[in-house]
Amino acid sequence: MTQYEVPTLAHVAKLAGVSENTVSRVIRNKGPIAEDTRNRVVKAIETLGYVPNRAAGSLASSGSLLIGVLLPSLSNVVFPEVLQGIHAALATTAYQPMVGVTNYDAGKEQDILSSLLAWQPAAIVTTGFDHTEATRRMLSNSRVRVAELMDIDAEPIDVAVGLSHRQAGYATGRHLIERGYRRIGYVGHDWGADRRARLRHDGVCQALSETGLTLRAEERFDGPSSTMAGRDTLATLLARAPDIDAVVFSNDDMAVGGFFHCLAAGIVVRKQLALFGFNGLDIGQALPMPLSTVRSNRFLIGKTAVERLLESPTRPEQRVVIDTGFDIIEGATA
Amino acid sequence: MTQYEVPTLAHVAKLAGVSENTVSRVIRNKGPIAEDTRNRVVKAIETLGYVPNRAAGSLASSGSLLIGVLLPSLSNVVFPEVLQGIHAALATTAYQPMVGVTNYDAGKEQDILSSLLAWQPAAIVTTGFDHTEATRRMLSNSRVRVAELMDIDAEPIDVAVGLSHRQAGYATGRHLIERGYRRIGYVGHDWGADRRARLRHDGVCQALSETGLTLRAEERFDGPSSTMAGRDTLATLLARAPDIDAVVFSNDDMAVGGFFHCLAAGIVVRKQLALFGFNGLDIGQALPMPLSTVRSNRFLIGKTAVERLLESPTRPEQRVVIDTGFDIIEGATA
DNA sequence: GCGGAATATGTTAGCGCTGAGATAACGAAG
DNA sequence: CTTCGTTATCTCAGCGCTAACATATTCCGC
Repeated sequence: MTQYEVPTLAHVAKLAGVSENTVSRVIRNKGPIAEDTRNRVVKAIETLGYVPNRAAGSLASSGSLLIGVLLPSLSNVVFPEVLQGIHAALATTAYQPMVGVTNYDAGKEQDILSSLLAWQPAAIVTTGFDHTEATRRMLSNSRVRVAELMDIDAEPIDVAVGLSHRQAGYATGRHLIERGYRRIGYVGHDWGADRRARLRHDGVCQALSETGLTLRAEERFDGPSSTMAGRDTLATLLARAPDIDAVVFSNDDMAVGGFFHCLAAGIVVRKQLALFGFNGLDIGQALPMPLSTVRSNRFLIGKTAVERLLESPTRPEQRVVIDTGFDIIEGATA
Repeated sequence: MTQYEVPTLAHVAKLAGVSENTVSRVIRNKGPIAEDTRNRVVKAIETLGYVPNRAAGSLASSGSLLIGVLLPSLSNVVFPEVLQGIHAALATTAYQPMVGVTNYDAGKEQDILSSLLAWQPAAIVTTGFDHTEATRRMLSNSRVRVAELMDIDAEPIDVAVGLSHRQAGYATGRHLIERGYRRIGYVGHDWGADRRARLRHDGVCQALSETGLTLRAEERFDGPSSTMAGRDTLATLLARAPDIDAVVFSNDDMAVGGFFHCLAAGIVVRKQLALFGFNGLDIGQALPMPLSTVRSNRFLIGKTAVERLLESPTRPEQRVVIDTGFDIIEGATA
């Protein structure tokens, strides 16, 4: 609890017998420094336990080593994974992420964005394309680079990194059709909040309709996705449409819940009812029968976005779209 | 991409026809302001789209509305949930969290801590009690309040918020003993990184030894916990000790994996082999048989810690320990 | 109608750092 | 030796804001 005076550049400078600016240059590895001077300065920093004040640095240089990150939620595993990717890309740099959680609310996103911008971040990483007009304006008018993650089915502000959810849905539909399933149902969650789930759904429908099929039945849980929701919603769907032979779930959480329902209800998975998810989560692959699903590369999305943003110190001349792709995981449930 | 001059306090002041200081006071709701003046200032802020520069504010007031957060990992669901609690508590305030991920490495924690401190945060939230000497020194010497989360089995720097993992383990042991299980095994993960898993393990052993029992067999996966690890490690354990009647897992992820192993291997859960987890994750409760486990209140831990930290602007006189408790979830697997 | 609260606003000096330019010290080249 | 280019360092203003204090202005009670 000792209240000691926090050392500043001035203290270090005095102790090392150089000017403040020299210390500053040593710290930032900028400009030529004599080996001898550098050593003296480094030693002084260590003896004083000096830690630079970023607020001052940021003010003086009108810039910061901060990356603002806006995520819709932390309860969906997917976003912590993206965040991991971001942290991984940042780990070797001096940048720090600053995370805000929007709860899928564009208005809240706008508020959080302006408090993030108040720290003069070097870049902003956000999710999807659903922004308020004001958000879009703030971003376009500012000097910060912007990455929009997860989705590449629309025009980005600067950089989009993700996959085409429409295509992923389409591939899902094709997969099921090729394996002979014809009476296909859909179990989803609230897509007011989740535009991407809807795109996948639409992709599935498109694949079906190209083969002259439509979704046999469809049930959506009114709330966020969860294992429990998947379990219950599949039960509801089957009550209404007992004759379906395959179900596409809005994601793996829901699909795993569906698998549990089948276990509990004595339905033989695949033989009686095929299950298909989205994301390729570990849990789905650890099931007694690995889940058939689509791998979205969340970690890679976060990592790639940050790497791309740090590549250049200015906003890109042209809009950049990076497709991190997806893979069908065959699994054993469809 | 318009490069317009970013408005500052001075611009707002000029437009509203008041001094900069008055604008500053309006923004911070500090000191008496005439209703009329306030309106003019607010209007000026809006027309200019002024966003205060926090770096400048922070420098001038030598403090910030930042909370530094140090988490060991984001891959374990537990920590995103803690983070959610932190965000929830912060949502109604002007504070922003700034998150660092240490990968269970005390040295890395130290590095990240010093870059967090460079932003003059109001408080630091960290995990557990495993810190380097330097970390401890930095924290005790600084003016920031510190909360150490998850664990209350040691002496905190300022505030500890969490549960007694030893007691949770003990309760687990008692639960199994009371239900007649006598040949108890343990499936764990790498506890070099996870001190708390070890405390729970020790608690279980203590309960057993009080009844004259010991762990019949014990197997630890050398790596982080995961569903797959739980599945495989239970298989290994059973190969070595087929006669056990119950298994305690280091956490729910592992236990769910164990459940899957039983499914695949045709072992009747509870009747032939009881399973017990830790954490009370949703996934465990969505299983066809809800998992018997201990609910740790991760969200509450994060939320409580931040609330407690924001209660007072200074470090507490005395060390504070807040027990967020735990509950045994009966479930159906033990 | 005057002293003294209470209320509302202005003035001023930094906070700790960085950027731009000035200065010094030293060889190499003419 | 002077001139010039390098290399290494210093000087100093100022980033945008806030704390502390100074200065009006208003409204009381007596």
